[in-house]
Amino acid sequence: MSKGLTSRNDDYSQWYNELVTKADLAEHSAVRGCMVIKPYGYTIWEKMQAALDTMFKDTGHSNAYFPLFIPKSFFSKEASHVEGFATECAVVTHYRLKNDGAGNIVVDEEAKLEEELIVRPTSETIIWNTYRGWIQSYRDLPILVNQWANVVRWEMRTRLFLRTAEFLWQEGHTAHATEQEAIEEAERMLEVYADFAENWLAVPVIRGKKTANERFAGALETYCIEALMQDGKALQAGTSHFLGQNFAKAFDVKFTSKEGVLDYVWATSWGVSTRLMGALIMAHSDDSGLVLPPKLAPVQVVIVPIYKNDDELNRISTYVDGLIPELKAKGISVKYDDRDTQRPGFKFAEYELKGVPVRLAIGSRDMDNGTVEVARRDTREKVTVAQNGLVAHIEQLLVDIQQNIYQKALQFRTENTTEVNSYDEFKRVLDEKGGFISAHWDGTPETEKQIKEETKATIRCIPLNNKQEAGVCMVTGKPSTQRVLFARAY
RNA sequence: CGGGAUGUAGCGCAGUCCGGUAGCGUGCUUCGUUCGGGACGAAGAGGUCGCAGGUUCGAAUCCUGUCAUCCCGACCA
Repeated sequence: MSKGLTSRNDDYSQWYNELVTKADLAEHSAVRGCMVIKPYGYTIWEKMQAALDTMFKDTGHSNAYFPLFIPKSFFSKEASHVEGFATECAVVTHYRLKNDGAGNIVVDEEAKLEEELIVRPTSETIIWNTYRGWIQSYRDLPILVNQWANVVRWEMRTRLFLRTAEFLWQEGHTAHATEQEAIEEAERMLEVYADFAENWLAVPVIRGKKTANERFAGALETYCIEALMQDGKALQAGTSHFLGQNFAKAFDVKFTSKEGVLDYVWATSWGVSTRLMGALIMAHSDDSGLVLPPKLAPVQVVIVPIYKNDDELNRISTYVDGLIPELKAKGISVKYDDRDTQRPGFKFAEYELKGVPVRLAIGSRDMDNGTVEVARRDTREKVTVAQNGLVAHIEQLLVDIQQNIYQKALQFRTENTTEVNSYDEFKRVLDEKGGFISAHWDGTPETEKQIKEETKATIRCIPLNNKQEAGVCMVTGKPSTQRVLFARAY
C-alpha cells in the first residue's frame, strides 16, 4: 500500500478512485466497465442489504427471484420502456462455442437462438409477464415482491460503484387493485429509502418527484431521494416508481374486483443499488481515507497495542482478551490488531484509510494508569479514558459518531443549497459554488432541456411538500408556482 | 461511440524521440535493532515491458491491429 491519497481539492475524481481501491472496497476487473467488489467493500454492502431487507419485510414484502435473461419480444411490449433501455442492453444470441479447427474457440453460428435474450437491465417485463399468471381476482392482490439481483446496463462511461456495466441492486415490484394503493406504496418505499439513507448511511436526502424528462422509462411518476456530495454534485440515491397500468396493459394483467368489474392491475417498482456505496464514500470521507458510519462499518472498533517487548504485549493482551467479550456483548464489532509485523503508526494510518470509526491504543503507560487512548475517526480527536467505564464510553461514542457525520453532511448541504432568482445568478452559483440551486422554472421540458444544454445542470427533483410561492421562470420569465432543485449530477 | 492520454516487478514511475536483452522508489522475504502517528541497517527474491501480428541480425523502443484504464464530449439511472 503506497502512502498518501490525492487530496479532494487537488483532484476529486482521482481522490475517489484512489480511495475506493486503496481502502480495499473494489477494483477494476478484466471486463470493461465491470468491477470486483472486494471483501471489505462487500461486507459494507451486506450490511446495507441486511438493514434494507429487514425494512422491506417490515413493510410486508417478500423476496423472490426472476431470471437473468429476458426474451427480446418482452421488451417491445411497453413502448417508452424499450425506448429508455434499448441503447444499453447486452444481448445473448448464441448458446454454444466450438473449436474452429485452428485451435481457436469461436461462436458456433449454427447454435443461434431462435429468440434472442436480453440480459436484464431491470425486470419489469419478465415480472409482469409472470404476474399475469398469478393474478385473477382482487383476492390475489396486493403482490409485494422484492428481488436482490444483478443487472446489466451497457454504459459508455463507467466509474467504480457510481456507474458500472453490471451492478447489484434490489428491485421491488408490486401489484395493486387501486391507483391510490399503488401511489401510497411508491411513496411508502421512498420513505423507507430516505429513512435508510439518513439513519444508516448518515446521508441527508431530499425527497422529491422527477420531472417528465428524468422519469423512469415506463413510469407515470418517479419519486427519488437526492443526496449532495462533497464536491457539490448531486447523486440520485434511490428511486420509487408509480407505473400506473402501463405494464399491466402491456402484459395483459387483469383482475376482477369485488364488484365483479374486470380491470388492469396497478403497479410500482423501486430500487437502490451498489451506487449507495458511492454515496457513502463521497458524503463523509476525507483526505486521510474513508469515514464510515458505525452502523455500516465492517469493524467498529480496532484495538492497537503499543509495546516494546513480549512482556508488555502479554500484559496488554490479557486486558484486551477481557475487553473484547464485553464489547461484543453490546453488539460492537471489534478487531484486535496484535500483528508484530507492523508498527503502531502504520496501523493508525491504515485504519484511518479504511474508515474504522473508533480506535483504541493501549500501551504500558495506559496499563499503569488504568486508561486507554480512544480516537474517533470522524473528528480525529483523541482522548484518554479510564478503563473503568470504557465499554459504556465506546457505546455512546459510536452513537455520537453516527449522529455527527449526519449533522456534518446536513450542514454541508444546507450551506450548499442556494436560492437564485435570475439565470445569470444561477450560472454564477453553479460554477463558483455548486451544490443544490433552488429556482423557479416554467414547468416545460423545453426549458429544462435548454438549461441542461447550456449549463449541464439538471432538475434533480421537485421536493415533496414543496412550498408554493408565486414567481417567474428564471429563463423564460413565465409564471411559476414553486421552486425546483437544480444541480450538476453524477 | 468521437477526441486526448496511459499501459514496464504487488503498487507508483523512469527508460520509448535516437532499436543492442531493463532500472528507480515503495512494497515483499530473511536477520538484527526498533515500537505512544506511515521505523532503520544489512542481505535477498521478484518483470512473457497489456495482448497479437509485422519490420529487423536484434524490439519495452519502429509499424499494424486489439484489449483495458483515466480525462473531455455524446449517451445514460
